[in-house]
Amino acid sequence: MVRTKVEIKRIEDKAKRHTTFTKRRQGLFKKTKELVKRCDTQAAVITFSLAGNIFAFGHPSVDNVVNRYIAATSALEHDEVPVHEEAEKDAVIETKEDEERLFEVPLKDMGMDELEELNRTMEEMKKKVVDKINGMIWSSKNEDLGLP
Amino acid sequence: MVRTKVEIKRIEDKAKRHTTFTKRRQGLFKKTKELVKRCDTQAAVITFSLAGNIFAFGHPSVDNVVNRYIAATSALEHDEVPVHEEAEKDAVIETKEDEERLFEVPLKDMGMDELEELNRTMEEMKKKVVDKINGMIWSSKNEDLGLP
DNA sequence: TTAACTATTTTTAGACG
DNA sequence: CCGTCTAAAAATAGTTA
Repeated sequence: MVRTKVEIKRIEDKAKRHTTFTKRRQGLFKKTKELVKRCDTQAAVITFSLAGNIFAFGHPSVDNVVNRYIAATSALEHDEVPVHEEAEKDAVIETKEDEERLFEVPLKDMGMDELEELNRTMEEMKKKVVDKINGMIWSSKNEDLGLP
Repeated sequence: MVRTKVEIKRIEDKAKRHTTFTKRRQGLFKKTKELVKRCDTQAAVITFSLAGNIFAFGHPSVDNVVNRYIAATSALEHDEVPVHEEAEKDAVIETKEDEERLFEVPLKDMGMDELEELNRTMEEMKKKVVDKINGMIWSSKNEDLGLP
């Protein structure tokens, strides 16, 4: 039982940390589902276990939300980008309410199927490059890939 | 006060829905921060207001987590992809614990700077396509872009 | 609109099997 | 590694300012 208020800081014990990770991850997914249902919105949560494995939830899908995020942030680039920082230097990006977003790009005369094929092709290319870059970035951080 | 148990279903009243969205979004961000701190992990949450504005939080950053997600899921593609479905047909992707991930791709002889330039170029291309596709997908759902 | 307040529900740390 | 239990902490729906 939670007898005392728990301090929000790193849990040093690895087993306990993993247990808490599992419980809180489930809680986070549940909260996300509730947000989606009650507010009729889209949302995604992505996190990684200590071993580096992916846990992700999204509605309608993780990829859908991620793509929409990428599209929206890139669309904001040619205008001002309102970024509200929150405590702890972690990134909190918010666009102002009632602000118009602009989706003015070339490619206007392409059909949906053409666009999707082009997108698929570039996805493949891009993944390979991102893989490689991430491999480089993360290769120095894989001390605890081998769990007990 | 919460006098009765609330049903987790769509809130029909627009103002109430938005209020709940704001409150629950804050709660979700807080939970995510606690997960990050207590479990020493990385996580990101992305969601959208009714007006279509982005609210995202991530540690170390949203983009970092998103890129890692993209890299990991694409890396899994050439192997079996363990996808655990959860209730409600929404996507929950989990990699098995203690499973090795493979980052074997061509491009091996490219340097970091070459890769980054290539990535930048493709980012730009891809964004334009994703923009367009999303514009098409979401253009039919923008009834409530004009808020009071 | 946005911010307190607070009665209740919900989450969760730790224990146990 | 599950799941279950429980007391205390935390989140939150509805209200009021």
